[in-house]
Amino acid sequence: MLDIRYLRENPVEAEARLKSRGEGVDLSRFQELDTERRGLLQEAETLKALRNRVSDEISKVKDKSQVQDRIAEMRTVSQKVKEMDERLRQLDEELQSVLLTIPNLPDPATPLGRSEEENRQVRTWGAPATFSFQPKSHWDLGEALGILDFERAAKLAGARFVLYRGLGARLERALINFMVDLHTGSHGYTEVMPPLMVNRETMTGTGQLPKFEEDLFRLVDPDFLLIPTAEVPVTNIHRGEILRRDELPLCYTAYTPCFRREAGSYGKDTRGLIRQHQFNKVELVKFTRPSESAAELEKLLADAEKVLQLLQLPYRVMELCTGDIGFSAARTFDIEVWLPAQGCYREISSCSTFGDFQARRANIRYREEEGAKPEFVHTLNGSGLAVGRTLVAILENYQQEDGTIIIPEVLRPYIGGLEFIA
RNA sequence: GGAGAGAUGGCCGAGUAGGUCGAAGGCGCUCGCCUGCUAAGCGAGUAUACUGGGAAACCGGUAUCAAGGGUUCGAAUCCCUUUCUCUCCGCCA
Repeated sequence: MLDIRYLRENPVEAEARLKSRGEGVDLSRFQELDTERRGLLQEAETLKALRNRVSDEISKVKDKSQVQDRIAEMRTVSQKVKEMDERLRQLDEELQSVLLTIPNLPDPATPLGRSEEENRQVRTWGAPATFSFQPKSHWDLGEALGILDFERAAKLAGARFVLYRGLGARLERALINFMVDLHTGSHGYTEVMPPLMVNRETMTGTGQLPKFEEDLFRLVDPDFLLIPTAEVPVTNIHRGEILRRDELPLCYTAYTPCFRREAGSYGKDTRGLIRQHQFNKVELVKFTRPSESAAELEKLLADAEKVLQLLQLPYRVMELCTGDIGFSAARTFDIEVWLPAQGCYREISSCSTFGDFQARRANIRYREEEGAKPEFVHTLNGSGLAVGRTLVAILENYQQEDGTIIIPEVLRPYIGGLEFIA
């Protein structure tokens, strides 16, 4: 959510900055509602002040028969106040729903651009390996090795699900443990295991609701929503809290399954593990002081990159342009891993700063100094990494001509010392 | 799922025959005083949001005692609903 005062005072600038995202945002509705609300609010509050004053006077009179006319008068005032409050409630609600659907302002550092074509390559790491044979896709490799079973998963649930089996399941689990251990052991994050289903307030706090409900899985009876990423429950850990300055930055890592409807991506990535309704991810989340968030984003990105470096998987880092960053994000770096069978880089992590956008929605604050006014923190998060896609990268990059897979060295302690999957 | 108890400021904790309660008291914290260090002591201050005025310092108004609604001139206090917490019983990985 954007600062209502900023929108009120700088509507032209705000519209221009939002326009750089590609979708035009019309603030005229906001301005109408805001003006009406403030006018009515003043009227209502004046009446309330009168009522409070007169009620006070009434309380001081012992013989109430002397103030019957005043009581009657206040009865009318109260009735009027009630009507105004009802209208105010409506206005507030509408204003909120307008505000909640306005995306974040792109950070000034975010490059201008219309679509992903104009994303900026920041760096590459490692070189795509050359194969003396035609590299196979991970789904062919996985099925041949008996470690990925898409057909039976479809029987159990439907399309876009997978059944990991044997060393496939073991490898997935090894990757999860490797990543979480790295981030807690070497990068200073605190591990958390949050609920996988959450309520609507939580989904609103990080920006999934009200705009993107069609992307989410929902439970019918208690109205729970399945998390599309651990960002949601972990960022909401401190919703409504005032944090102490000396505990910032707060850094959390969480392994969770993620659930996504993937509505609107019907033709895309229909084969293999790339786009699933349920997938595993290790997430990194930070709460920082505003002045430190830019530096913390760099560190978070480096922490995610470290996973690929240790696994010796070639990748590149892309900075998303204004037309490609997500609804809540102000600035985003994607890490894309090299997939030889597809002959391209594919996203495996997305690291963003949200500025105070989520903090304002979720009301997460801190005090810069003892006794100072609370300010909003900045929130950041990134995948560290998407586990299924990491497994894809390992299968495809570490494959050998006979279809067996070499296990990256750093992973071997997590998989009983095994050197390859055959 | 059944029976009962509860939810007050950063924390603890008063306050239920409705008005003098944004809310006693304590702790914590901030500033000052005092004591040749430390501890103790003394004094003052210490919620948030919205909103009006002001360049600002600041001044005014409204709201907030889990959330929402009701009764009333007036609600932390009375009534209803919801959520959450705790205790006991049942069920259960």
